[in-house]
Amino acid sequence: MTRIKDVAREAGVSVATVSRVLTGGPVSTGLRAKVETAIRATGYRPNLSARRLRSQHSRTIGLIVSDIRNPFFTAVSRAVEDAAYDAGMRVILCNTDENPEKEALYLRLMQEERVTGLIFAPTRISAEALSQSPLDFPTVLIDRAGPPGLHDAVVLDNAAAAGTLVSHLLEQGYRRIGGLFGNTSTTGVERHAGFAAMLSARGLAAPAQFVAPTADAGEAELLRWLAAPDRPDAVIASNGQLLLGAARAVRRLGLSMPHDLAVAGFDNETWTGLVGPGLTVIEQPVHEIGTTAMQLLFDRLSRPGGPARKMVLSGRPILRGSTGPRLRAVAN
Amino acid sequence: MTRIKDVAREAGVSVATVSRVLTGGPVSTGLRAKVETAIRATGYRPNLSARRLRSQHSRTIGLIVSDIRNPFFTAVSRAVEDAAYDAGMRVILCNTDENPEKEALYLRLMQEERVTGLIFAPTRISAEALSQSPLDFPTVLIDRAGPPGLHDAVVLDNAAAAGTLVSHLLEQGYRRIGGLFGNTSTTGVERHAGFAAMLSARGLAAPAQFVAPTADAGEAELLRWLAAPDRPDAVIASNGQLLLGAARAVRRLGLSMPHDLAVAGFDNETWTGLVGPGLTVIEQPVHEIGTTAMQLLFDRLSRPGGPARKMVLSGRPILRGSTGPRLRAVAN
DNA sequence: TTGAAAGCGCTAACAT
DNA sequence: ATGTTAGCGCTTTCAA
Repeated sequence: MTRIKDVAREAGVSVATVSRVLTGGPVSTGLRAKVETAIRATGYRPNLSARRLRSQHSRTIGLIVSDIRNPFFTAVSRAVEDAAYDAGMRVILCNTDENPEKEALYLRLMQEERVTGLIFAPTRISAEALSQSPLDFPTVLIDRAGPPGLHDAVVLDNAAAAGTLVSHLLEQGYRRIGGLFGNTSTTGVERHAGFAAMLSARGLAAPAQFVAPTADAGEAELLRWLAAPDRPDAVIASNGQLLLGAARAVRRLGLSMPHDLAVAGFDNETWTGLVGPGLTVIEQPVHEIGTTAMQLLFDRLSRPGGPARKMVLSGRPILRGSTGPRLRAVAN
Repeated sequence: MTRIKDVAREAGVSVATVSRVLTGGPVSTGLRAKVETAIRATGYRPNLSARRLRSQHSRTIGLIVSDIRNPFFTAVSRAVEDAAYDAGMRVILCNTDENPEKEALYLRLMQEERVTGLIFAPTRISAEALSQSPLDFPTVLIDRAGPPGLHDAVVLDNAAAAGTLVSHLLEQGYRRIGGLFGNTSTTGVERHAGFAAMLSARGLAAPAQFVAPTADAGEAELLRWLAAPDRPDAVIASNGQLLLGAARAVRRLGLSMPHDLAVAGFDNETWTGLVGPGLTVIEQPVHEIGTTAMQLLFDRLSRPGGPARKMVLSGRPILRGSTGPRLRAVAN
């Protein structure tokens, strides 16, 4: 593999001059042309490890999420990567599967890579641990809240979004509204809070179940619930996976939405518009979440001392047939 | 940031001994314990850039796909990343958007990162270019074929899979079977070949459209086609995006599957089982594709000289209601 | 504007 | 088993 020294010899200049051409330093037009010719002739490619070691910055962003296969994180990570590559930075992506041990492992990896900054969706457990041992690099939390005031963050207005869904269901005539919430992240907690607040403000019960944020868990829980005496006539699923589970339960029981059960949830995944009469959802601004996180990171890098900033983005309700008006039972 | 030298001083040993502890070299139990204590005391984390530079291997795998938001690539990349981290390697992920310029850019990046190996889903254009200028590292092509015999590859038996869908539709009584194929990759070409072969073997026409592999393009094309005189009574979509477009067209026109139009396609995405009577699809072994690609890469690294290997995996047909038996029109 | 030379943090070759 | 030291490829003083 050809090194900078080879290019220098080929061009008849010093390695310093080649380096200056590479990094956009001051070089006379004549030498610059010579060097560029030599680079092309030799097919030279700078060694990024050497460059990072010497320059003491990695130009690398860490991105830690629970599972890239969750379409929310897929979309966010794509936005993050685009923004990073545009800024001449790379991204290291890690999947924790909501497993605190993996989180710790990857956090260590981030140190070893000397990342410039980190974008992180922590579990509830590690969000707490974050206040104990501070990290060596600027960190932006996404999707989930951390210890107040410690980190920049970009989150959804979860309580408001959940409240919107509840109030829509109330307007449509539903009164027995149940909620399915994820039990590993703070988003589940916040969405539950908005859900419970809106219902209790109307003097209604707010039956809620906290389960693992997977389609299987959501499906199983809803199947159980629909067979129980306190069966709800509408249900809210607090994320895309739980909503998928709910949709599967509905299909398995052969129920029709919204007549047998009204369904609403979070995350406007491709399929939500195609299933049954269409599923009412809160669409998260996934792209903005990614780009905003990168922006907060860059801001933090240029002004390290400033106060922590928390960007709260709003979800957009997309009303579809799954929450159509409740038909009153008619006595025959 | 603490360096290996600091740990050595703290432990009262040489840097070489610390390095040996780090890399699992021969160290007496007593010194090892001292060093480990010192590492914990100082919070030392090795600098991976320095390590890579000195050891001359990056322990990094490049992964170049068109778009991580395509669930096929999402799943494959997750499998690749898990396998890589298990082997102590990192992954650099790049999205080309089927854009040859981005491909060239990221291929250069791979050189600069001195990746140990590359897993690559090339467009048709760059697949050809691959035979012109060989890469500096072992490369495994996935999903799409490259120049024969040059690279290891793991692909689906596309022609057979497409043939299976066609023959299923024929058995169900459909005769005017149209095909929607992606125009940027070799998979579209191969799936079309299997589609056309099966139909012409029965003496039937094989009307096909090659379009951009996006839901919008698929939807638009199918809407056009269904309004045309040569309207098909069954349609095959050659990937998940085109299938999504087809499902949207069906929904928009208010058609019922399979009565108004039978639909089959590729990629068993979550929603395909939930929409209408369920969509018949070819499920790709996404996880195996990722792990097999990594395996081919590791094999290649240990035996650099061997012949190129092509792993051809089979798709699994999942038959659902969208290809139910054709009802003959009944004269009233 | 250019070149010479030091050194980023680490591993590996060599010496003991 | 342990220490000493050269040097991976590059950027960045420092001098000219």
